[in-house]
Amino acid sequence: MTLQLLYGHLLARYGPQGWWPADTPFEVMVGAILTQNTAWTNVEKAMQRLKSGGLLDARHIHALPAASLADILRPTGYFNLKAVRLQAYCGWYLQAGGFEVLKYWSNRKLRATLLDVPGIGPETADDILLYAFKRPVFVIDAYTRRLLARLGLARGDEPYEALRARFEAELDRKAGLYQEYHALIVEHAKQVCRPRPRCTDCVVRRVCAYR
DNA sequence: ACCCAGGGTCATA
DNA sequence: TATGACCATGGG
Repeated sequence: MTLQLLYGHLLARYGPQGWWPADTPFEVMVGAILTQNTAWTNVEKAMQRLKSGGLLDARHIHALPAASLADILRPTGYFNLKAVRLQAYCGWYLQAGGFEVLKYWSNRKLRATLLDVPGIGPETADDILLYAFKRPVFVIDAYTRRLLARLGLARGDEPYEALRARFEAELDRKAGLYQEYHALIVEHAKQVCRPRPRCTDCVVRRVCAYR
């Protein structure tokens, strides 16, 4: 089993995922922060609150009183923390000049400055790089670690950068591929927990038996 | 009642 | 470098 074969099996089983579920790059960024250790259904609630208030843009979010923003973000959990993080992110985003300026930055510069924003760690930074800026950067999350470990492709406790480097070395450097692959891993983790038809292919069955 | 969810930070050793 | 505590709501 290689990373490329694993991708083929997941794609055959679940089909294209079309991630990230968002209308604009900025919405991807907001979602990436709000979904930290949080179920996506809860993120959708908060996102709808921001949209219905006409607040889903960097200026509004940045200018809002922190307590008001926290109240809007309540359904996502960690709402006080995420209010601070989201405002810090918007501060950086606005100061940099917004998406129309940032989209010309190099992968290296974008990633380094994203990681300097408080509350943005490696996974959130890579979510933003891959899904908002469409850069060929692979996102490593807990599901990826577990799946690789169960399939015997890795220990699972390797440093973030080690696993990211491995995906990026073994796969074609294509953002579209990375977008689908990460989405498929997440979808697989969700599906594998509940009853569903068995795979007929033995290798696929192996994939399906583990999360 | 318990567990986990599309993490990150900080203190401690 | 490597654990543990902390942040907190909602669904199973």
